[in-house]
Amino acid sequence: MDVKTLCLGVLHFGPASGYEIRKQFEDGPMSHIQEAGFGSIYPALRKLSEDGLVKGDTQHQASRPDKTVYTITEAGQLALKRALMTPPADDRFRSDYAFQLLFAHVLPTDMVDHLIERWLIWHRGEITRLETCLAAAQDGNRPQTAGDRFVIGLGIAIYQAAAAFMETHRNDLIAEINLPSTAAKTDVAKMDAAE
Amino acid sequence: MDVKTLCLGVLHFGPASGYEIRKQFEDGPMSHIQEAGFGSIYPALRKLSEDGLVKGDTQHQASRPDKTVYTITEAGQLALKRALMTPPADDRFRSDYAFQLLFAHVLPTDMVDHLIERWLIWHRGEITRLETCLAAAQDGNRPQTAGDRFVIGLGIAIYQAAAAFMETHRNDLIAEINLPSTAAKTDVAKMDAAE
DNA sequence: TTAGAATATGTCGAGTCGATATAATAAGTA
DNA sequence: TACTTATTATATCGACTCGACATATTCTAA
Repeated sequence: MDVKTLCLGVLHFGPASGYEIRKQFEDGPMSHIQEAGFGSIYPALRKLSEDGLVKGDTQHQASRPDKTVYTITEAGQLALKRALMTPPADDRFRSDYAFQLLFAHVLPTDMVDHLIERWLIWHRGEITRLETCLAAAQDGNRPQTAGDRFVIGLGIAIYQAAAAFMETHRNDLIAEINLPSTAAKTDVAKMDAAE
Repeated sequence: MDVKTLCLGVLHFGPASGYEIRKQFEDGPMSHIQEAGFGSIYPALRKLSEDGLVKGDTQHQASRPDKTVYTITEAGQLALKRALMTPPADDRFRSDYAFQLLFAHVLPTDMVDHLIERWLIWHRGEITRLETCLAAAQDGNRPQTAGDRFVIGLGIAIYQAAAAFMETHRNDLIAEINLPSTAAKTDVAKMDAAE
């Protein structure tokens, strides 16, 4: 799913400027499943405009910078629908927290504990953010759809499961890296032998 | 977390060729949290080699293409540790399935149902894959660490929660998009639709 | 009043992804 | 046996994406 399609998706619900589209990806109901920055959005809008899938209208505002409000065209709606019909790519999850924890046996114990703590805090923040989003029933000019409720609900369920796992297993991990048993013993023995 | 650091992370557990590193990201215990393709790995290894963080050794094999096996150096271990100490970026989740479902009210009902079905199948596949990974206790030359168990267990918990949510809410979504009038989620509308 | 957040658009380099090329052999199938 | 696909192995290339920075104005709060 490229940024052009994502922009069409946002514009499906109503006209918006590049800046407003960006905000949608930061705060809106799709913020936890897709992302795009300015560096992708503005070129995408230019290309969409060239292809006649959106129509830009520059508005001069008093006491605000000029803004170009984009509206999706008939051809754009068709292109969006075509994109929505194609089989989606597999989900992709990227976590630097998880990557760092793979090396918990190498890191200081208090750093591992602190890492999990911050990860938990981030998860709790996301949960409250999504709960607010779900309770809003309306986001700006965009009314909440059945899909919104499903996807936001799914996000909350996932984050809650992740937080629950961390809360119940963080002490197990800390204990494991502190008591060098079975698997860890061999590594220690090798290091001792090397000395 | 750039690909150079990810490669150092793989090589921390033992020497490997670019091809073998790629396989780690496809099948190994970090496949569900980080990814990298050939187009990123080979340039990364070249740069790491130039910087003295890894050492490449070209091996001529009978009845197989030559391969260059990379080994992490002392400087590389230090660079990895430094990267593991820096505060991690926030998790990033990308789902085209979820994006498409945001537009469930626009798509044919059977397509939405089919979409959720395929998404569920993918989740169940990931769960069995991770469970196999967890039961393996050893992946090639790499012994399973406490961090591995934590991260794989977390992945399983997340996928199970996602699958459970879909199973219990898929019919709600289908029912909601079949109700024709947007504002009428009342009992009257339900009775009218049933008749 | 002075700093900073918000509104608004854009550029640029570094990095990443996916497809493709090449090339040998092993394994499975008609 | 002949054909096809998969596996091992490395590499390039264009298109795309990301994050940081540049620019400028106004509203808000310490």
